[in-house]
Amino acid sequence: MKNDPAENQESIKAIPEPTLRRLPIYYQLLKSRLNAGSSEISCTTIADALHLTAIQVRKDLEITEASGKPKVGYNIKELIAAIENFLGWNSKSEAFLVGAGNLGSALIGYQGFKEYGLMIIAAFDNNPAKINTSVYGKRIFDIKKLSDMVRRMKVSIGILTVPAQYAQESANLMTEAGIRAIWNFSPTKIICRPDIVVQHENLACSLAVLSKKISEVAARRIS
Amino acid sequence: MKNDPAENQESIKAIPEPTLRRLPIYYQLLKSRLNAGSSEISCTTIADALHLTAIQVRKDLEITEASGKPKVGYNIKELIAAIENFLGWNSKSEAFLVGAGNLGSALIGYQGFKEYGLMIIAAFDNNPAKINTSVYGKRIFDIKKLSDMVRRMKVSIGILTVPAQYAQESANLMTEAGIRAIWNFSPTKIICRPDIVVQHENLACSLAVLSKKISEVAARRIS
DNA sequence: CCTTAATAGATAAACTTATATCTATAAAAT
DNA sequence: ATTTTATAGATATAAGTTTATCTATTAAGG
Ligand SMILES: NC(=O)c1ccc[n+]([C@@H]2O[C@H](COP(=O)([O-])OP(=O)(O)OC[C@H]3O[C@@H](n4cnc5c(N)ncnc54)[C@H](O)[C@@H]3O)[C@@H](O)[C@H]2O)c1
Ligand SMILES: NC(=O)c1ccc[n+]([C@@H]2O[C@H](COP(=O)([O-])OP(=O)(O)OC[C@H]3O[C@@H](n4cnc5c(N)ncnc54)[C@H](O)[C@@H]3O)[C@@H](O)[C@H]2O)c1
Repeated sequence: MKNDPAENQESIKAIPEPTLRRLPIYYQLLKSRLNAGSSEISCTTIADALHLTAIQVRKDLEITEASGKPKVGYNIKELIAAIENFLGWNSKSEAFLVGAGNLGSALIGYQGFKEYGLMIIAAFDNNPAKINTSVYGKRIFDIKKLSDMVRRMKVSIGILTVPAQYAQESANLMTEAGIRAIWNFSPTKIICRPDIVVQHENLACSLAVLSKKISEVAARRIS
Repeated sequence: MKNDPAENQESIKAIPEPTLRRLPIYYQLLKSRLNAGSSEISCTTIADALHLTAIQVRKDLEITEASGKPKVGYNIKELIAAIENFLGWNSKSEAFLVGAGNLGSALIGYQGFKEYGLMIIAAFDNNPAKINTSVYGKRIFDIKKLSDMVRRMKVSIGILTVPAQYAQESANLMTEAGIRAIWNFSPTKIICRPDIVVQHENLACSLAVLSKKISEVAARRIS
């Protein structure tokens, strides 16, 4: 029911999310190897460097439709291009940020997103003290202007960095304005229409994993 | 081989990571419902609020050994306590942060980690301009002092926010100093000894998922 | 040129996680 | 008191993901 075969006429085989999450890790390694002067790399080499299995690396790369040669491996440049193409990182996408606070400012100033084609072009806030100021050369606008500007500039990605209690209302505002994808950094789950893409970046979730691993390791050390 | 039954004598049934990652989401909801005056909550209610299935919620909560009553559900306070206890969030843990830059400063200033028992007590950097200054009341020390201070203060958690190319060497420094768990925010995978807990917080991985979802939705809209 | 070895690609099995079904229980309604 | 109903808890099934095995290919070595 979830993956209705009728829905995907042209063999859009559902992409495993774990695979998707590993692609940027390969991507980063490939770029650093390319900088180091290599031109080819095998699954075995990638797997060894990242402490994964060669089989998994091969299966992951398969979905990008990159193709390698036996005894040699993949051409690094080609593989980088294949990943970029697969993830849509070879085309620029513009984003608005809502909540120009502590974390929001760090994200605005971060140059690393460019590498993945993501450009934060402006920020919005409801704090009069912040409105019409700039952070790292990016203007902070009144949140009331969001709707107009989304429509006018056709921005489809929103980065949400407001306090948890305002996250849902801000998300609603964004989607009503025409934002189609939200990257949410607040520690609360936001619920949006099914046609809206929502990616939750909840640090508390990671911390839970970290905390539990720590207590497990501690328990193992005692026994 | 991975889950050797001989290793876990006392029925340490491996905890699914997806479950672990959902617990903080329940936790946040429970706290907000408690503040709103509720005292009991059922799986069905939780599931509806978070767009999950009641079965999944019930299975997740099961591992915290919380127990509910038919027709009523769980006592919210008890459930919160059960989650805190399960994740070890009821005891304080101290952390050092390495790389007091843009993102590092945001994390240092973030008050939200307290709720999960995590306290960033000091930061370290190798930039002379930053050493011996303070950020949000937290002192930034010379990275050379890390080893000494880890030993002296018995800090076991390290938060890593240096640029990618220095991530591995910083991680090595941290583990050699005695740090036992690393929360890595750089977009590169770090490899540590097996007894070191490493949690990767790679935004590029999330962005990959977001990017792909966007292109999928776009494709669906056309067809 | 032939053999060897490393590797990509394809297929199959094992494992993990999510979903569905069934049963027992306790609160509320009759 | 009895019936109904919503729910927790237990068990079973299905789906998704990882790991293993097999086959084909191609570069390198003899
Ligand atoms: N700072 C961190 O390191 C960190 C870490 C993890 C999670 N987070 C989460 O990220 C979010 C932001 O954290 P922060 O530390 O930057 O907080 P912050 O208070 O520094 O920033 C929040 C900003 O949002 C603005 N804001 C509030 N309500 C708004 C609204 N309705 N519309 C528009 N703007 C609004 C505020 O004016 C402020 O500038 C929070 O949800 C927090 O839990 C932050
Ligand atoms: N800023 C963001 O929003 C953001 C987003 C995603 C990922 N990241 C990642 O987080 C990391 C930090 O990003 P940032 O924007 O804060 O960068 P930054 O340059 O502002 O901060 C890095 C800090 O690390 C210090 N440093 C460098 N090498 C060091 C070493 N060997 N030992 C100790 N300190 C050292 C620098 O002096 C600097 O203060 C990077 O890996 C970046 O890719 C940042």
